[in-house]
Amino acid sequence: MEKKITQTVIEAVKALYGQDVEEKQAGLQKTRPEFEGNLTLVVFPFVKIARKKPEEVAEEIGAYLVEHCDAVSKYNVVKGFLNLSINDSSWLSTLAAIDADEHYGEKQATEESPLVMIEYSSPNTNKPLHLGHVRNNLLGWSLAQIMSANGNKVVKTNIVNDRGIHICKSMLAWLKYGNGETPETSGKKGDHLIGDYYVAFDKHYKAECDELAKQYIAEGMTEDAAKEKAKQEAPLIKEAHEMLVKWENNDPEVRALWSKMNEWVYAGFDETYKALGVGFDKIYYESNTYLEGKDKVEEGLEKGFFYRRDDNSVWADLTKEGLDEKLLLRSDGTSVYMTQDIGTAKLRFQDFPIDQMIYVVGNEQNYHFQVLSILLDKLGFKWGKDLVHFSYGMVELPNGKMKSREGTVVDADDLIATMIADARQTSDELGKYDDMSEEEKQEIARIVGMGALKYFILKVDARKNMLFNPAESIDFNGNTGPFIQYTYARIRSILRKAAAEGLTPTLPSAVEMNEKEIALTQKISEYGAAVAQAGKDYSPSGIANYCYELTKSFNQFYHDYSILGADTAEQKQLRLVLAANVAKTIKNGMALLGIEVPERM
RNA sequence: GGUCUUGUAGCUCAACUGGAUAGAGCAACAGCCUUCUAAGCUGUAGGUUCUGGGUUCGAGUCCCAGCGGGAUCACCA
Repeated sequence: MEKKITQTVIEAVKALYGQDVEEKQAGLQKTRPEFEGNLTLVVFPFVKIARKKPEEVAEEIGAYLVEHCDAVSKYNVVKGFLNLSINDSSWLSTLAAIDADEHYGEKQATEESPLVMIEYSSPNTNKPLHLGHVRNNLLGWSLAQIMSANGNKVVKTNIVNDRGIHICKSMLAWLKYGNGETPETSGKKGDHLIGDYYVAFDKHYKAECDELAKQYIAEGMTEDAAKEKAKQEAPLIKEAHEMLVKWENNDPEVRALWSKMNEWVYAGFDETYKALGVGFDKIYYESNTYLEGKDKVEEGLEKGFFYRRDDNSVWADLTKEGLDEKLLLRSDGTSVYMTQDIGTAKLRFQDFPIDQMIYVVGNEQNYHFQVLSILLDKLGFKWGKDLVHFSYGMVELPNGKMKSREGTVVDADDLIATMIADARQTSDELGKYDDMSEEEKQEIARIVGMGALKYFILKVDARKNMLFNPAESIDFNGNTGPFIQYTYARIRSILRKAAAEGLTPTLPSAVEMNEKEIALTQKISEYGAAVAQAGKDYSPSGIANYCYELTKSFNQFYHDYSILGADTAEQKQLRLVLAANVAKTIKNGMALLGIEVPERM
């Protein structure tokens, strides 16, 4: 409908002033509630063409639209704003179109659709997931749903950082202080168990450093130099490095231990992923990929993109692009982070015909991805130039950043458990579902608790740092996930009652609509635009805000008008259809955020 | 210091990409459960959108300068 009006506007300008205008300039926006009308055209872009006052232009276009466009019943002009009123039958057919489509406003992928790969999560295997990872995982999953709803084929991927010095630290500590403890014998989740040994390593290592530093100072070194040397010379860190060398040389014992401990961690991660409701189509492990990429670098070297220094290290000179020089291979020939990312890119492209690549990685790596994009482009990856670094801000605590060393991390599993327990407590206090079984109650608490957590994180613009206050925790009132879920549950309840009366929501062929009914129809119809915009901006927060607005509109409607107690049968049917489609849209929108909705709560 | 990013109510966040009088939720105060679920609804109060210029019919949004947060500039990942 909106498109048709826009077309007619373009026609009108052509007919009245003899000029072609672009669709963008003839775009409509929603009329502000304080003015009469549903859609508004801003006519300022046309006044130059018309050589007339804005009011006159608006009048002329308005008159043209009423005459040539069935949907427009009347208009009014305020300064340069042309407010259009849409007639009931057009709204009714809009609603009919929405009602007919289970996934109104979303696009299905076809054979020809571009393939988008989204990398997210990418954990290290030496410690459990924390709140920062939660933000990453929720954003990544939601982004995948949004890209998919915009008609893309989506492959969700995860690159697990399963090798390196940090793993060796945990392994070493486990050997030294562990007494053969396993997840089974300790009752700990595997990732937490390994994380504890990582912390244990750090504790002992620090103690060694302090002792050594004292010794060096006694021998006459300055404090800074002593500390620096102690860090290098501590027996524990040396042992860890030896272990890493053994790992790289495929030492069977080290490899066996490594596999065993990683398995524990993966089992732990899987639980957390499951609780978060996220998953992957393809998981890559750095232990398999970290040697890849070297030949790509060699290839670039041959083609003259890169150069070799006297010490045998390989570099890319990006000063022409306004960046620095970047190391790609160390002088001993081993690869660095950048080389590995080139390698994974190569493997991924072998596995999938990628058209677009999205990396969900924190904003501290902005520079890295700027460089990666240029390098991949030079090396001939067609999607390299336009790769998207979906960069998100840090989660901060009231007294600063999360620091694992200072013990100020918010653990993901703890947080999830707390949210669910809080949801449970709230609903027990409200006493709404005393008739339910324990399992049902717990399931609702899970949906609501997770909904609160997810919405809280996803409603914020991803680029921005966000604040999380553990003491105040997460609200269940106001602009929250539970508020939206609650509205959904109430609508479902109404629809159940209607069904019990033998009513199936069916749209009447003609009915008079009041202002609020029109507003609600309009709000629902905006879902498609919200999805499209979110796809363009890579913006889960856009969907979250839309869901909130829709919910708020419905709640006001719910408060002002009775649905089951409507005056006429037609009106009742209209409102039931409206309610059903609000519920549907909430459900679909929340699904794009990875948030479930309960039938009751 | 260079580059990137951010600055909106006491607090946490919006504002459909340049449109009309900048909106919500917390917190505060005043109301609404005999009526489809009160995790709700209504009202009051709260703003020089960091500062100063510029671009134009119009700027929280774009450009320039400054000030304040954050990130990054490793033969770490």
